[in-house]
Amino acid sequence: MILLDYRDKRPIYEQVVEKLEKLIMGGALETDSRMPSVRAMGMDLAVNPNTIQRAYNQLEQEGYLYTVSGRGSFVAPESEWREGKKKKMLAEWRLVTERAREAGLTREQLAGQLNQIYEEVQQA
Amino acid sequence: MILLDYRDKRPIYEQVVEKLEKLIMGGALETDSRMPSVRAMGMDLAVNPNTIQRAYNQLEQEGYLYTVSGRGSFVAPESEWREGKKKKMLAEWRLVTERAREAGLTREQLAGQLNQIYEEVQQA
DNA sequence: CAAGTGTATTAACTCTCTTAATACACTTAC
DNA sequence: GTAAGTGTATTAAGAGAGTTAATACACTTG
Repeated sequence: MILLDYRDKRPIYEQVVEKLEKLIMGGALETDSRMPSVRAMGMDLAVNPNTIQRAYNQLEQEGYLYTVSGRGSFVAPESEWREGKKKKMLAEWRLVTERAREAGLTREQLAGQLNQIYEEVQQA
Repeated sequence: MILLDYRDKRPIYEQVVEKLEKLIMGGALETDSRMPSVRAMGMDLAVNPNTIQRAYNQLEQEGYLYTVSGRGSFVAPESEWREGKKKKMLAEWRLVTERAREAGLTREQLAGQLNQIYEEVQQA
């Protein structure tokens, strides 16, 4: 299902999380379909099942998966993570923006940047 | 000149940096006045001079101090760090804003938050 | 040249994080 | 009900990055 990059210095569980996030966000995994068991994927990647569990736990916290003990982990519907992601992102954005204000950046400066960042996309 | 908090779990050099930043930003240290030598402050805080040097180096990178080898470290004028701080902050803000856009937050949403954050200050 | 200053290099230490080993608990199929 | 599958919890080992200290070097000034 996924492939590890051994040149990548990040921890294994983090790579697993990232790759599965992308698969789920890209719609490659059907909602409510069962994920490989922690043991199966552990075997597949030659890694301890706990490492996979850690990845699954994080994905569950972020709303990408849901788990039923004894049965398995399943792909959550998009509604579960889309909003959570926005909310988390907005909170972070607010903190940085407050710090930007404290550093002396004006509302006009930031508003200008904001327009610029969103216009770049429309052009592309 | 400063006092360490042993309950603070952060590294010593980071505490020193933070406290000196506040002193300089608050105008408590006169521009171009000499800072205590790394040895003197090391003695004062019962810490290795290298630890103080590390703090001074970071403060120098941020523009709060300037150093003359063999003579000492001195308080930099406000013009040295004020702009650098803004520039750094703006770069960080742009990154977070781009990620916010990717997460699905609209320009209108962020613009609204922006106004809110800046209005809170005017009221106070 | 002596006593002060910052600087560079190296090593020890600590501490957090990651991963694995292992045992436990639940669900399902037969 | 038992076996084979599933996730879960606990503990420990291992690795690695980061912090601090020891020490020697280089520059400035009187």
